[in-house]
Amino acid sequence: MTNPRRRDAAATRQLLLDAARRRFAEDGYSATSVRDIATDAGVNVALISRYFTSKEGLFRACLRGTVDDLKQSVFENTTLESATGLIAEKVGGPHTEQPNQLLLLLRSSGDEAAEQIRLDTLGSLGRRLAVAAGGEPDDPELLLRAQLVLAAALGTVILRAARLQPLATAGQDELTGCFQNLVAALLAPAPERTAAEGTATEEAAAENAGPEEQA
Amino acid sequence: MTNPRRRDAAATRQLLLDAARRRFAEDGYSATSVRDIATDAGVNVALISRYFTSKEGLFRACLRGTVDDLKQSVFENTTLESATGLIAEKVGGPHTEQPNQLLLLLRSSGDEAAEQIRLDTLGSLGRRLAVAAGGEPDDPELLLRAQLVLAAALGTVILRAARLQPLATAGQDELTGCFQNLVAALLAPAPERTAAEGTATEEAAAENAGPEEQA
DNA sequence: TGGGTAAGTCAGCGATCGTTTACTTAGCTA
DNA sequence: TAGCTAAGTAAACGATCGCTGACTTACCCA
Repeated sequence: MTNPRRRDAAATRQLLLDAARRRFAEDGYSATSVRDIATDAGVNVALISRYFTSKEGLFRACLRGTVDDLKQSVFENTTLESATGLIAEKVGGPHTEQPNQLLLLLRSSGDEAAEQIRLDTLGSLGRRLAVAAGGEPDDPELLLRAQLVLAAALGTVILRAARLQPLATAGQDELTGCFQNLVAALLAPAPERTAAEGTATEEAAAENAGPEEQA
Repeated sequence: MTNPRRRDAAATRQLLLDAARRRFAEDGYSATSVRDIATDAGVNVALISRYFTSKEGLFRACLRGTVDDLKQSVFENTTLESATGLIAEKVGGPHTEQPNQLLLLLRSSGDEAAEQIRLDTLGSLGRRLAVAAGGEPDDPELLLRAQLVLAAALGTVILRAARLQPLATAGQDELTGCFQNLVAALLAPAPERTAAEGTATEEAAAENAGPEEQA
């Protein structure tokens, strides 16, 4: 066997990150105590303050981790088809290891910095989806529909986490089919969906000028 | 002016319920303290224990209130068209008074009884939607798609609560158009939705033949 | 092989949590 | 109008929260 060092700061840090991501995603920020996390990680509580300054710092570190993973995946899926597959995978893929990390994007800590990361990431994902649909990322109507696809995906994650049957145990392939229909209906490249709307969307577009995604 | 009784148990109870519903929906269960609620309501903290036994009891009372409101609305909208309108209204309607009460259905208190109310309500809403679509409430594939519509609605509520632009400030009529497309794609009475995809969806339907949960 | 330092432990701080108890007071009725 | 009861108040309980500072110990290198 590999003789693991009994004292390894990087490994301990990672243990804390893993435990925290699970707890924060599953139970939420304020329902999770630092002692819960430390116990799960099999590590002393004081090390959270040492490695992450504070509980908020630990949460931000968790958030940065999932955001990085997510941006990496998004970067590799630029077409509408592969993006749809990515969504179905992230939503319905096997999460035997950890609870679905998309949940972390919906957990609020009350910390302003973390909140900003959350919002920036969600905004970036929407724009990516709009681009994948063949449109411009600042077309407000298209962006709205892209965010609705995002909302459907995140809502599905939540309901699955709530163990709502049969959605909770639906397979990834079933979800893929549904999301293909959903994406086709909302983001179809051919604009045939002029069913029934008629009001202005202009003023909503202007105030969405936040920082952009970086690799 | 009307001279309101300075001591009115029913009115005070309602003040607490209103303040609690707002706080629980906005900030979540564990991030809200009973002192927050009592202060918002302009009422002494001890009255929460008196009228609702505990913080959990207060949360259950809030949940029952929104569930009753919701079931009332659902009862009056049995067709797929009116149900779609109801969804758009609940999701995008003016929530100047209170934060969107659908949020409460997604807030977990850790209390088992409250969790059961939550799950039962979500399950019931899905079945209602499946029936409105002209199907049977125990058809697992249809129920899955109905729950996906539900997921889209709830996800939208969450992203609007997170103030994601332009979704957060989109008008009800814009949302109505989107949700009409979405419902048409997922719950179209005529099963023509096997068209748009090239991947197989058939074997996915086969393994989902087991009997589902009870009404 | 001994010493320096990073890694980890331990106990406890002050604050806040939900809840309870003893008390005061307003309002209806006899 | 006297008095009883329900409505509301004030204070504090024990538990738990996030966090800190002093301490111990394992590991690496000279």
